[in-house]
Amino acid sequence: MIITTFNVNSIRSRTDIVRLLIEKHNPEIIALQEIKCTPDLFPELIFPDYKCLVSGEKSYNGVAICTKLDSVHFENEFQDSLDQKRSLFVKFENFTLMNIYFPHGDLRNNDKFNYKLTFYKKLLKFLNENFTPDDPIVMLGDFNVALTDFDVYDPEILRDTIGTMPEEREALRELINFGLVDTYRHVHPTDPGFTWFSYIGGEVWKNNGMRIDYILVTRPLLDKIKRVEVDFSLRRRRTPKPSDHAPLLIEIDI
Amino acid sequence: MIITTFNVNSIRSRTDIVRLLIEKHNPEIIALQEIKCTPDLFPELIFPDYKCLVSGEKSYNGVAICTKLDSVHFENEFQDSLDQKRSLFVKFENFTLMNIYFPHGDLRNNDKFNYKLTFYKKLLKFLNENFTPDDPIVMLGDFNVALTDFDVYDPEILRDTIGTMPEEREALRELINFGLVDTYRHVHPTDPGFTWFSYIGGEVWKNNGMRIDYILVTRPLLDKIKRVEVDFSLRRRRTPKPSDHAPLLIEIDI
DNA sequence: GTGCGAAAGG
DNA sequence: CCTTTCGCAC
Repeated sequence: MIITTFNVNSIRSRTDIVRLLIEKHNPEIIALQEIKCTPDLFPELIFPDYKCLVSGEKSYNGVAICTKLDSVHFENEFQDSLDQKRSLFVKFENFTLMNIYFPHGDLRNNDKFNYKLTFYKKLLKFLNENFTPDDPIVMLGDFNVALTDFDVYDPEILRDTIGTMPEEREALRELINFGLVDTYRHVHPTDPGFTWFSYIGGEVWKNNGMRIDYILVTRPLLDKIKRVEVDFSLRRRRTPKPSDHAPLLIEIDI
Repeated sequence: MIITTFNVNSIRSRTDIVRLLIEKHNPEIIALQEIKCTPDLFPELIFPDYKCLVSGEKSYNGVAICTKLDSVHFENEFQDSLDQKRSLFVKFENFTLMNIYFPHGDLRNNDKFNYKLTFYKKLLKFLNENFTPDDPIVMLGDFNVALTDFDVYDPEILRDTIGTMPEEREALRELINFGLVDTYRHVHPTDPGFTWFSYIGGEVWKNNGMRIDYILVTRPLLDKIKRVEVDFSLRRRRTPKPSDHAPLLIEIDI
């Protein structure tokens, strides 16, 4: 089974690149972030073979899970505690999928920065109260944090910028310490695996990026992983218009 | 020689349809209205074989003349009396070309309505003071008036709407009475020859339009006309994105 | 319906 | 740089 996570930066302006993603990888599950629309405006037409679960608001945020698998049902408790549409948890037969768009944050001494850290804490609390590390969980999405200096193209240039600050990294580290494995880094200890490149200045052509999108799994799922990869080809192009994020894929036999 | 007039509704968002116009008719002169940009943003690249004279402002209005003919020079006196970029007069060797984007107007008891009528009067005054009906003049553009009830698809539905009001028609009639001939109607007394179709409701597919673009000439040029036609094919399509106006063409041996 | 542009978010 | 929304114009 192939699962992909992709921050689309508006699903309505990214229909062509998503069609390409489907055509190329034919994933069983597509988890999208930043769809930037309400469910009624979600372009289901581009997912003819999928069932789409959409949690979106106007203009900002919004997540969706499009899947070929049947008999799914929602977990809404965590999302219900939020004032923004940022998460969608689905229980499949053999595992729970958590699709999350973590807050962007901004810099320190800013309400948005505190909101981001609080978000991480709230999610960890929810995990501790409702799951154990022995449960089969796939948590993926845009975490808006580069875990270590190796996960950014230039730690000096990016020191103390959004996604690299110690407080943010600590928040992500604590979440992982619940009992999750960073699958891309697990499989690729030496490939940077950047998933985001600023639109400004053609950074993608110089591979000047950050690894801020992740697929995390609990240990029971670890030995089922066949492949984890970033599809740079869907970022490194001019047409169809790319998102600023590249899709991250996992092949896993659950 | 082929001369065309075309309200492009933004030249920057209409590069493909203009390229098609050139490819299809290869006109010696292209007169554009509503280019909606300043000269520095005018896409000269799509006119490799033409010299472009551009009179434009930001966002609104703006006219241009692109021509393969040499040794032209401007007449700016009329335009200089305006607060909006709506006209471009060029003296060619054997005739004067006047490219005009007349005000849209809006309904009665509106400043814009009065501005439109005043514009017509001012232009007529300028003509009387600087030209005679014996001078070779080609006046073309978007006049924003349908001269008679025959020039609209349904006079009842459109009674007292913009472009059909008696005051507007009288203003255009008086301008014509300077000594100009409505070439399309002269050549096609029984074809409606609509040049504008609302984007709303797919009116173009029902031929529900108005004839508000004209090529007028003084009598000395009348017997040189070979052909006058509206190219509906550049309006009646989905790609490249059409303007709401269709180009109007004249073949004339000046 | 379609265009522009300004402002906010990323 | 790129997206969304909004107001305005036609």
